[in-house]
Amino acid sequence: MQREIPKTYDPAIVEDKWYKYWEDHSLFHSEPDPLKKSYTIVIPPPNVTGMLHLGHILNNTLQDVYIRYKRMKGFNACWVPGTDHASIATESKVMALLREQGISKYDIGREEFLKHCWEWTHKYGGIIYKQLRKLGTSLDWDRERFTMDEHYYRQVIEAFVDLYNKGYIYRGLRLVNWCPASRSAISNEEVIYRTVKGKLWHFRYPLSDGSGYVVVATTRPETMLGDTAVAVNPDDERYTGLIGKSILLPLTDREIPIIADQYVDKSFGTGAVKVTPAHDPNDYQIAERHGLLAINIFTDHAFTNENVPEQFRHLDRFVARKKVVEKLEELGLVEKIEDHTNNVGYSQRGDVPIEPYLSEQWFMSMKDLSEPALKVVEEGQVKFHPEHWIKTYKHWMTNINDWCISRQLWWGHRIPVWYHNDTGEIYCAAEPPGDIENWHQDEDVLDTWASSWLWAHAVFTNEKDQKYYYPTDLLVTGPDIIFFWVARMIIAGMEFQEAIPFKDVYFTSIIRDGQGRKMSKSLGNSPDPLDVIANYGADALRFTVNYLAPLGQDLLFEEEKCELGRNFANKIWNAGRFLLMNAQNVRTDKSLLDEHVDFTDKWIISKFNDTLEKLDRSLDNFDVNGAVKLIYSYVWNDFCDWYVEFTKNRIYFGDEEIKSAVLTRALVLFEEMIKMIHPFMPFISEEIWHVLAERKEGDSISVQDFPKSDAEKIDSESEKEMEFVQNVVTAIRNIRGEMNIAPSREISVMLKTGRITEGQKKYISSLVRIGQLTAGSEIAKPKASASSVIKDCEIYIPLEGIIDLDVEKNRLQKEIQRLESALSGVVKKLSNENFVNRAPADVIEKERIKQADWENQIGKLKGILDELG
RNA sequence: GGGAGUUUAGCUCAGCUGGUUCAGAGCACCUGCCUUACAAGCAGGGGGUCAUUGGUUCGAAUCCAUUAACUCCCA
Repeated sequence: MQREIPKTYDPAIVEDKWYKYWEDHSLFHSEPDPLKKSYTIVIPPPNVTGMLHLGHILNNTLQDVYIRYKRMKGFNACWVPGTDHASIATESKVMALLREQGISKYDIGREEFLKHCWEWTHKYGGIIYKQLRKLGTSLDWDRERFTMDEHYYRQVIEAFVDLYNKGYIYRGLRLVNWCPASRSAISNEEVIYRTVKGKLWHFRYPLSDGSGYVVVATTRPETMLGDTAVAVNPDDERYTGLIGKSILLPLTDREIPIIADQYVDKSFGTGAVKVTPAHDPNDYQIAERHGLLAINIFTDHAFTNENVPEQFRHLDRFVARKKVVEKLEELGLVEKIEDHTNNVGYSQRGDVPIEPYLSEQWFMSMKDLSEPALKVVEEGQVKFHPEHWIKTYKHWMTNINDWCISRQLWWGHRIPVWYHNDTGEIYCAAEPPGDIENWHQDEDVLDTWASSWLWAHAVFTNEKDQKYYYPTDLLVTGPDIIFFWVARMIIAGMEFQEAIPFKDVYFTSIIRDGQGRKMSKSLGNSPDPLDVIANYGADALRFTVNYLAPLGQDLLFEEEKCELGRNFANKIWNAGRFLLMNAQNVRTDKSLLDEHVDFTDKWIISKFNDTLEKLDRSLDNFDVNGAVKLIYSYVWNDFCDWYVEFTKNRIYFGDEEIKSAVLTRALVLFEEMIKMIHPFMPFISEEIWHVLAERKEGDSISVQDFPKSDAEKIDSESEKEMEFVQNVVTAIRNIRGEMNIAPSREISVMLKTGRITEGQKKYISSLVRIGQLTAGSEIAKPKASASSVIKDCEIYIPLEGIIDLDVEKNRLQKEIQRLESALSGVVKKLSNENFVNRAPADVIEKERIKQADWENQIGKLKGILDELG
């Protein structure tokens, strides 16, 4: 306690030290313990080679708040870290790296390529874990998991085999969403729609019989090379005569029929549409109904293939488009070109327009699998916060489509299916067939989500752990992956564990920049969290993000906003600094805790217990934002602004005995407060906790008991006493401010009241620099004085010589006006017969009291004003 | 086209099941202060028809409906 305490808090010298200490002492490691209740969270696994961004900050801070809070509440808290292999993202990065060396993955083959993937993973794999440590996350590092770990891999494969055997997984030739950039199929959920300004081309398709032509409109001219029909609506009179006739498809030598199908929208374009079954999902369905051919005109990276006429071959689809239009223009077959806006599906990963593409893929039939998962959410076994996400979940689950789970990639869980070289027979098992030489394995890997959907249980690698920790308690994630991950994890939990994977799901805010724009690399509006931590400290960042994040709404973040958290940390620091500096050479013994207690002590204890009670409730309701605001307001407004100020009187002017008692109590209250803060600001609270007293090696605030709210300590009597003091002090300060009385100038104050105690007088005097304070019910107002009237008390400040009468009159008039407008509302209410007859008695009583109080105050103020002339 | 969300002070947002001096907080702004914890601070102050219109009610920022604007998701 002898050491110098710096004037400002410097997180940089504190944070790394304590993180190392926590790790060195394994403070966050959890083992099953039948005597304790578990509280478990599994981290949403970030991309193994990814970097921490602000979304992670919010997400992981929230998880850490809960895990630390529950740990201090006596739970066996277990937070499992891990990463996923991010099949497409990783593979495309490795491919890009190899491309720089002039190598393609097809040159070196699967095994060699996977070596590069592992190398990449090992090289960049640990980064995000280091970053999470910077944030102060209390993860159980002994439980690090990776979706490509041997144990995990095995579980993914076994899940596939199991579902295959149950008939949920099947293979088929389907039109799928194809990403030409990664040359792989992707699922519906990985397609994002963008509004794109394009063109609508109107082409003339000549009739075979030479009797004229039909005009079709299209947004994708190049696909005409794969047209196998022209379709019109059967009810469209313009075309009734043409149905059954045929078209000579321009640029090709093919003749295609004109068919009628209800799907065709009469009002779109000309009402006649070209049908390209192999490259449009709707056309594919038309083709199925009419038995049309599907001609695939593209390669797997969306270049035209052998199925188009020679002159159009081997062209990128957009080059082909240009050329097709040119040729048709030459032939005079372009009727017109209009501007047109439509929604184009893009590949989320590849960031190129997806190509509907006919190919052989593996699918998971979802209808039956999803039913139990829907039920547990509807019944509230799994709760969503905010609740309204249930609707979105329900909507998706009831309209669920089969899931395309195969990817034409190498980095991932290879599909455990072998085909017989001769017979083509399919063999699906976790282990390859015995006579492996006669078989070849499916080339594809599984969608990454088809591995991470097992996350909630597969991270527990033995039965004992799984039994103890599963179902987990809380999942914290962004609403953007509600379908990708949350829904599927519930499905997997119900299917493989016959139990829900987690009890509560907290959907976080989405972080945007100050102008509400999405964070993106290209805009450069996404600050690096590590820079923010370096500038403001992890605690400040954590606190700020929680302070700014309203549940269920976007969070508008700017780095400078972290000043809020930094200033708050500094405030805490200095409150501690004040107490410790004054406690030097003072006996602070816990036995003094209940000595010399006055109403200010009772008041702060009351406030603290009230805050704790509300805090528990907020956290139980997943209102972290509310919890943070409670803490802020208690620490700053109650503890620092009032309580610490009150202690000064007794510290500076009290005898040794009083001083000891006051500081002992203040320090204990401060320590309890620090514990309350700890889940939100782990570093500074740990640092202060160690400054407060000599601790045993290995001991930590993170494993202390969280302060418990005691309803008996909530004391309305002392709160009332306090309210009076605060009102008087504020009124006097107001006069000082408005009358421009220098703070250094001592003033006399007279309080006309019958209810003041000596204690209250003492504190009022010391808080507003009063030379002489007189109080009593018989006080008479001195002539030249500034005045204020509050409930039960008139305040006079004699200001002979310096009072500016106009300023004073103005002040009083303003106050009268304010009260009168408030009063008129009450009067109106009370003079309404319906109100008096129908409103509950206690409400009426309250209004009557208000009326009396205000009338009283107004009367007094008016009297004072009159006297001033 | 279907669904969800939002609209309260200059900005970002609280305001739970209608009635507590209900119209609030932080930031920004204005005024005065380097008062022996903190200028990353202290004290005081100005500023809002609670998006629109209508309804329910003794009473509406709060409940219902309507209109408008913005955001997101799904097809």
